[in-house]
Amino acid sequence: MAMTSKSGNEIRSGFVNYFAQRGHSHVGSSPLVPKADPTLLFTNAGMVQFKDVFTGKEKRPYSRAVTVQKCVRAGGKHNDLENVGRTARHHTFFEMLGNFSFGDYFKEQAIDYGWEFLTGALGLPAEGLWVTIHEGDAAMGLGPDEEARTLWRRYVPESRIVACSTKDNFWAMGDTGPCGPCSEIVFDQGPAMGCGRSDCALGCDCDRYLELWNLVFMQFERSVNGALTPLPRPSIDTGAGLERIAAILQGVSSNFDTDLLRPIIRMVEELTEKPYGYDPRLDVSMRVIADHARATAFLVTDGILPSNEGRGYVLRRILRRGLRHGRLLGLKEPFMAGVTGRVVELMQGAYPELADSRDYIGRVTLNEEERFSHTLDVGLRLAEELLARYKLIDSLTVSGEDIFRLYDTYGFPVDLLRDMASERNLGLDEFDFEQKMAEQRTRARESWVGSGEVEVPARLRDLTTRLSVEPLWHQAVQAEAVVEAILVGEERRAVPALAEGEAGEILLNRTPFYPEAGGQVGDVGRLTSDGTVAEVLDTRRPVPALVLHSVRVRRGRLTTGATVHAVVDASHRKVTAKNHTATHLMHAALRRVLGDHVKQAGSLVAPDRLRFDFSHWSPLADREVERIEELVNEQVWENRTLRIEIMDLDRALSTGAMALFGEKYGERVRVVTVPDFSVELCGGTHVGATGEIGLFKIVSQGGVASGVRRIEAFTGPGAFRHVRQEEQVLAEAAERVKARPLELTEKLEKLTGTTRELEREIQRLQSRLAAGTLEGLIREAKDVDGIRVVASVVDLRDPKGMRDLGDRLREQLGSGVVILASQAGERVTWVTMVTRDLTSRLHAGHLARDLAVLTGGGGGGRPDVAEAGGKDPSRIPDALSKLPDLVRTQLNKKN
RNA sequence: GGGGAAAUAGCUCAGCGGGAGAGCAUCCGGGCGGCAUCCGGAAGGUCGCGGGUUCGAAUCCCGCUUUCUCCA
Repeated sequence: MAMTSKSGNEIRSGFVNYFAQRGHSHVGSSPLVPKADPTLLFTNAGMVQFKDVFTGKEKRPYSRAVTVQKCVRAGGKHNDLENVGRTARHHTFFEMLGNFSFGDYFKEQAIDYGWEFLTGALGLPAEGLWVTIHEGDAAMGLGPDEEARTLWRRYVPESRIVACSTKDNFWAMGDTGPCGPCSEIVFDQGPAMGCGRSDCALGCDCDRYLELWNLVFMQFERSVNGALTPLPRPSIDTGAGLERIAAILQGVSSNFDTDLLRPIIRMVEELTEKPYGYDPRLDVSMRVIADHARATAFLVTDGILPSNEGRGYVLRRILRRGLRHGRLLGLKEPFMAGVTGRVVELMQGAYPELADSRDYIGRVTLNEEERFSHTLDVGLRLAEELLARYKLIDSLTVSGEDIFRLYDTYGFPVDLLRDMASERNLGLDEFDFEQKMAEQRTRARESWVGSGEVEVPARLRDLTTRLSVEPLWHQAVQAEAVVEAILVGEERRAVPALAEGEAGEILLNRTPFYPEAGGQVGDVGRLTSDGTVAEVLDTRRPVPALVLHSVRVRRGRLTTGATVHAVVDASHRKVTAKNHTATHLMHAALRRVLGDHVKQAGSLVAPDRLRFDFSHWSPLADREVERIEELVNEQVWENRTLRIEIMDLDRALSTGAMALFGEKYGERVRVVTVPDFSVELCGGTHVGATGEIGLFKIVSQGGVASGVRRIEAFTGPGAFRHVRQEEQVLAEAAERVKARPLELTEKLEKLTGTTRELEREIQRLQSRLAAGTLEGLIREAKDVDGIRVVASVVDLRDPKGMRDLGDRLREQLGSGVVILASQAGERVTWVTMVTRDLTSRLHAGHLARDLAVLTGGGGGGRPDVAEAGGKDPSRIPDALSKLPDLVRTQLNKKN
């Protein structure tokens, strides 16, 4: 069959259809942020969402699946960021086609499917295809994968089957766990596409042999000691990059020339009014922008915001790199937001979530563009100064330390600095700079602990295989239940019983206790059976099938197998529900007041308060906060009855229910509706009608991270207590200043006004007082070698007043020296002044220092004004008497 | 998670142990041919918060908060 050109969209849907027709469930792409996986920054392969399925931790209602998975490779192990744009194949964002078998079919069928899809459905020429198999590995005690070789020989001549080493053809999920040999299907593009070297062969770095599809045969389980044991039900994991396949089918030499990416480059051409394909340097920039715009659009859609940490930082780096290349192309105004818009247009068919967040992506991108241009402006100034200094001292090379400081502290791109330096005929000591970067990397790596997601402890995984829980928390607050297991300690050891006073975690066969989820804290309450009382302090659910009740036995003995009466603390549950429903109302209100870009970024629903993090750029204005409070309270006063329904996910989404990206939802979801106001997917507990909330009050508003704001609020009794407390403070404050609470502002204004008046009055009086003493002091001026010296102890305590007096004396004196001393408790303060005409001969600072030493202290200052202090007031007269000598000594030294 | 910076007038920033400043903006007065014009003057500050060192801290040290930035 002839190879036919196919669009990216056609290949994508063709792939899905092909496998769907062969019994595979079409599973949607999982978000780019993997859930509960501390090892990964981003989803970087199709199998990521099935990890737990492969290991048996999780069951799915199907045994074969097909996906088109959005993937990001940047940061972490696969760091291709610097290569993107320079090659035909590297991407930060790409789509991976994959078919999976979970203990269903194995090698034979995987190979058949792979071959048939490529040669049949896609029409790739069989004679252009090579395959690789695992050559075996003595260290692992494995021989060559003859099984795969035999199966392949049905399609491919022996000469085009190549055995490859473990490095390339053996796959493992981690140091332990499922693993197995792989087999790759490789497409030979012909010698014209190759490097032309005589030893060019499969595995060569050049573009001739393209790895198309990797089939992983998961057949072993690797234990801690490295031993491989065959899995009873081996699985299949395959992955093929959509962009590569599209490039081959569309007969283009680069992924960037496919209809998946070229339209984005076309937009860049329009923006820059420069053609693609003429200047290799510009081409790199255009490819970078196209790739990074895709990554940006998808990452932002999945809830990531540019920041200086973690995933957000990777996004920022991607975005800023794109922006840099925009500048290289001569784009001065923000442009990336527009390019991401193009990405949305192109991809929204396959990824509808893009369309929903189109404006949001644009705003986030624009915001980052503006921020980056500010960073650049500041950096440019610093860089100019730096280079000017180098020019001044005729240095030729900018030191690594300077480059590093500019980059590390101010985020100034090195390539930009390089350009600026070369314009001034300066070089960069890049070796030293790299050295410094390497040091920083080591430092950071040493303290790396994980991405923040917590892995499910192994002990609990085992339990899920034999235990499950019947959830009753939405129907009841109490129930009879059987204690299935009791776990104690960090390692969650199973014990037969807990004695009085002991603490542990209880698993019940059914429970009315709501486990912490969706930000709502777990229920508290008690478990009782005749003579035994155990207090439930918290309830959690580390894996869906297990609800752990943290208990402490208050009386009697709690044993495994016992039947207990489980009673939830209803009042705790009730106040928590108020906060949870209020959270929904606030979320809806925020979106009405601030806009649709508001998305939940974190939430805490406790019995005494609620805390809500959401994406928004600027601090909320007082008016906005008020408006949100009003909107929520209006809903409360309307006393709307909540509607809670279980429905299909698709239907829920089509009614416009708010879902959180990154949350794993089942096929059936719970939808909580406040009529005409809020619809959210939610598994939490809520009030029956909004009136129960009573009162909603926001108590604080602030930022958590760049682009994320936090609101804390109270409801019901808590809100009332808060209001009353504020009222009391207000009343007390009013009482203090003898005003009524409502007139407090006015009164305070008056008081501060009076204070200011009084302060001024004091100053006026002081200077008048000083003026009075002024003449006397001048009269008492002594003559020391022709220089008039005024010296006196004054009754002014603050140095400022003394300086003012000194200034007047100096003015009156015209030429001379002023020395003032004052005493406050056991402390001495000196102010010394020398008129300008004498500063070449006398230094006020030195006089101050000498006088201070005489009174047990130290001091100094400028030649014309200085201050000093001391701790021995009794020696002031003594010091003053020595003043003429001090002056003379200085005069003599200068002469 | 680890490192480097920053926080001073409404805004942009200088000052970096010894009298809190500049430019822009604001207000008042004057000049003027009403549109990027000048002159004079004024008002505006808990120098982020809290400790410490010092005779003395905006300035040095420590902690906290917020922001920027690099690395993971």
